[in-house]
Amino acid sequence: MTATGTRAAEADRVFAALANSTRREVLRLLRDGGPQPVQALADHFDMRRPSLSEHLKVLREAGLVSEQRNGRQRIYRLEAAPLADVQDWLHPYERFWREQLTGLGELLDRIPDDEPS
Amino acid sequence: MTATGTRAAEADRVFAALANSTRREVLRLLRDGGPQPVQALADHFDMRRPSLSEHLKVLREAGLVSEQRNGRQRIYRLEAAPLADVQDWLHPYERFWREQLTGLGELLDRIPDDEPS
DNA sequence: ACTATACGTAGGGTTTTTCCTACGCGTTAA
DNA sequence: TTAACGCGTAGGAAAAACCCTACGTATAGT
Repeated sequence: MTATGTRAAEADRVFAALANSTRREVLRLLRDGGPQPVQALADHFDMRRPSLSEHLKVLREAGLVSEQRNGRQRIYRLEAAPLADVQDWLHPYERFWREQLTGLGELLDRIPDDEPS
Repeated sequence: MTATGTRAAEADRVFAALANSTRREVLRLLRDGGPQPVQALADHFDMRRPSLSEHLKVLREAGLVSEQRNGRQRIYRLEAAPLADVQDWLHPYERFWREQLTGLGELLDRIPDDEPS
């Protein structure tokens, strides 16, 4: 946990930040293109630059990007630590999608309490 | 992809569904307690039952739960396939948090274009 | 047939999200 | 110093999220 809020509120912010295709695309651009100033990112979107600035703010407050000032530019950089937290959160569910992919889950779930004959 | 919308819209729905602690707790209850009717889930929350029903609707539309009618009950079951998609989405970012945990990322990022001497 | 139970939906209020235009602030260039 | 550039913020409109209290529908029990 960083500074602000509870653990659940942090997860809220990270998932909410990811729940928007523009913001996911920003993360991809930073991942594939490295740290970039705002205008370079904005060029990829059909959206006014101030709106993208607000998306960057959401990503910043989720800890998914950081900014570094360079003259009059602000270089944004991917910060992947919250994504590692997402993967940790996913982990206890992993056996479920493996079961369901093999069709084993449905079988087990249809036998609620008693043993198979 | 299921039936409705684009791939990005699907990801929107999944991440948005996860961006709420009540809904994440529902998933945990289904994971740890197995398939359950609505009232059994509702007992864990300080919230009216109709509100929880709406949360279940959000989870259903994200494909994260399914319902199976049993008399006048509706048994909700965890559907983990969308979570597998989330893990797939995370995968290209994995090297970033590994780099950043070792402090290697910062070093590399400070050398923008030219080769190291 | 009547009542109770289990659940969803309708409608409404409040807050948040997401876009916009206008503007302010700091930095670089002329 | 004046102008242009890069970026954030303020304020506002439209839509969505999230909670509530009614209410409707279907099944189960008496």
